[in-house]
Amino acid sequence: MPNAPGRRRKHVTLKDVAAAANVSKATASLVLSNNPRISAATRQRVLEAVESLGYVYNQRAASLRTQRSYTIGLIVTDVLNPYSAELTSGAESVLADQDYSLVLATTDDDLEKQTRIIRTMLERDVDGLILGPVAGTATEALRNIMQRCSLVLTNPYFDEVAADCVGMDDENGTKWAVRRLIQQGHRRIAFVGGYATSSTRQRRLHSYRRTLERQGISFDPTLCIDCPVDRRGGYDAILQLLSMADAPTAAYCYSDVIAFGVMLGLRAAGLEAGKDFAVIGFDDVPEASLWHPSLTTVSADPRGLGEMAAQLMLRRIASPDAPVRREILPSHLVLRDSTATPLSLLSD
Amino acid sequence: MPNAPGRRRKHVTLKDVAAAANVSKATASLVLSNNPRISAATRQRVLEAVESLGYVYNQRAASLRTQRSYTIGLIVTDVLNPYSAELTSGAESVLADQDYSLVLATTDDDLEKQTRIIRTMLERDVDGLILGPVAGTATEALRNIMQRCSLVLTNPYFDEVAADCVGMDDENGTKWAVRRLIQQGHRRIAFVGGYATSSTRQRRLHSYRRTLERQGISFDPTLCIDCPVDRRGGYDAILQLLSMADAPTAAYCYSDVIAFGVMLGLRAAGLEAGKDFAVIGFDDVPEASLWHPSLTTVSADPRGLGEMAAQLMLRRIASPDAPVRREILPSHLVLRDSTATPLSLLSD
DNA sequence: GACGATGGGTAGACCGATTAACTTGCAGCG
DNA sequence: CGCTGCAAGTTAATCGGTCTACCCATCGTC
Repeated sequence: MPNAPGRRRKHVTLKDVAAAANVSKATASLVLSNNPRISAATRQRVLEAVESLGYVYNQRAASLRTQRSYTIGLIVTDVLNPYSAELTSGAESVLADQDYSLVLATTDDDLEKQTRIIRTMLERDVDGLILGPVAGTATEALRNIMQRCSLVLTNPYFDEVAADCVGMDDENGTKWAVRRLIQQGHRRIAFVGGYATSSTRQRRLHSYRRTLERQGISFDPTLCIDCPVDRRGGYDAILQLLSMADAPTAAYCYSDVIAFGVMLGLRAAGLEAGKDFAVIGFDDVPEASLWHPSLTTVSADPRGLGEMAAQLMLRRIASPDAPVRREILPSHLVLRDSTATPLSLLSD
Repeated sequence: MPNAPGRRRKHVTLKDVAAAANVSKATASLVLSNNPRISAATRQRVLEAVESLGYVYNQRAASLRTQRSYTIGLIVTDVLNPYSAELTSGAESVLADQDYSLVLATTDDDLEKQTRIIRTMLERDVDGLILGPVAGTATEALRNIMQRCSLVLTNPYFDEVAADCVGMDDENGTKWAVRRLIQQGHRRIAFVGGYATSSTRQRRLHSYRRTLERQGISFDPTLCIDCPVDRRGGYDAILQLLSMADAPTAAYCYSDVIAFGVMLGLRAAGLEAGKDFAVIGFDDVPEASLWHPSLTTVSADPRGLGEMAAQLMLRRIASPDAPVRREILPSHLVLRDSTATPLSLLSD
């Protein structure tokens, strides 16, 4: 059986290469790291040996010695969520450019699972961890990570921990969105979606509440629905809201995905977003502008956030003692058709 | 500076633990692997030392000896594509359950990038690689991978390579979709989307052509548009098609994402899918049923495909000499509203 | 009392690289 | 000539685990 499917062949190692090229292991190593101490002739011989033996560098073995694995862990809630997907994509592209590998894991917003994953990542000896901690994460756990590798949070609200972080401007984004709805005459404004435990959700919810109250509108908890961050979640939530005696006329959604679900639910209920009901999302994912009606949303560039997180990570690894950076990416409201019609013009 | 952000502390190693517990390194190692040779009393002492020193197991060091990294590489085209995202999610959940880590990388359908990534993965010494090879991938490259780790293809059409693989039933799925459109009276049926180089696209295109020709409809290459696999791609493509002198009345799309773009484009052109134009997608991603109108599509469960790929991988690793498996996941046509109206009833 | 078996533990080679420190040969130079 | 300096390599320790082979004490048994 010359080429059995999963057979793990004995590796060609640097020692083999060295032997074939008639040099020491050290010399072979120096050639591979482009060390100028080795003469062109020798270098040539070694490279030929590498080629003819089909040698593959073993980064894992090297990392044992160098204490650098060129591997970054990325922990997100759920890859299927476009926000996470965009973030992942951004981080991956920046890291891949610098020859770092990305180890991906998902928490499903579950603290216990997050704990397990962090442990695994540390055992895998990643150089750094990019993490959007689930609510309830102990600062102690984060400190513990920082003792072993670099840490970047994609959630800039763990003040007690001196870690780099990037985040959206949830407060202002929310404020502008809710204000807009109020200006259009809405008074019953729902807050839809997000996992109840999510700290990001809590922050937006808080800003939503404050904005309402500052405008003299009292906060009504029955208008705030938490749900999984997918279309189905938004769909179910809006149907529930519409069945209320005193149903809302507008919804500020935790994310665009939720908003899409809400708009689908509206349609199923015979309503149309932007005409009979106002909807605002958060994230400004690419389909927000393509959807029909196009979605008014808080633009927040999750891909840029992933890129920024990766860049902070690379910087941190390069200079471990640099001062902590907390980046809040600016957000702004993008007005589109899902809030086209002010309340005063809505058919009732 | 007691706790500087990126400081890489000296590790607590097994040797330290052993010293603290007054046993040898070997004994400590045996305790951690739950070897019954060690007495309860000693085990206890070691575990206490682990706890009190905050020891973290170093999988990387261990793997050097054991030749097992408990790491699987996953190479997809693009995480943002729901198909890839679903596949990734499925694979991740199965692998995480078995304490394998997932190293993720994207090719953007670029052969040269794929080559680089494969190299990096092999250097990282993954136990296995799950790969949907881009078109033009040399079988030699795949064989080379198989000499170093287990390989599972998410694209079952490399017959010359004896690798495990999973795939959708592109042929039959396409056949049913196209037949359906023909039955409804359509004669000008477009084939929309996918990267021109994609082998999956080529396969579907081929089946599309055969199905047409078997029904006596001649193949028209001007109706076949390739484009990036995102909504924008489908959007632009349909607008181009609609501007033709002899425009199509139906579109069979490379994927649901493309189909969504097509439907958005139709709407922008004042048409509605399922009423003025028939649209069929491929994948049956969750939002296909939520979209308005809901999308007729070839159901293909990309998440299940990811799970299956991971399972094949685990099996291969467990028994390297097991016979090769090629799984074709059945696909079937899910009829929904985007093809509700037969051509005979379409307004013209 | 000799022998084997067995339970509990240890020494040290090993995995595949990196790298500090050392060697050797040769050129330059006052 | 003797010394320095440099170029080109080599030796061997090291990273943090695993694992084979071995040791030693104790106990049962004929």
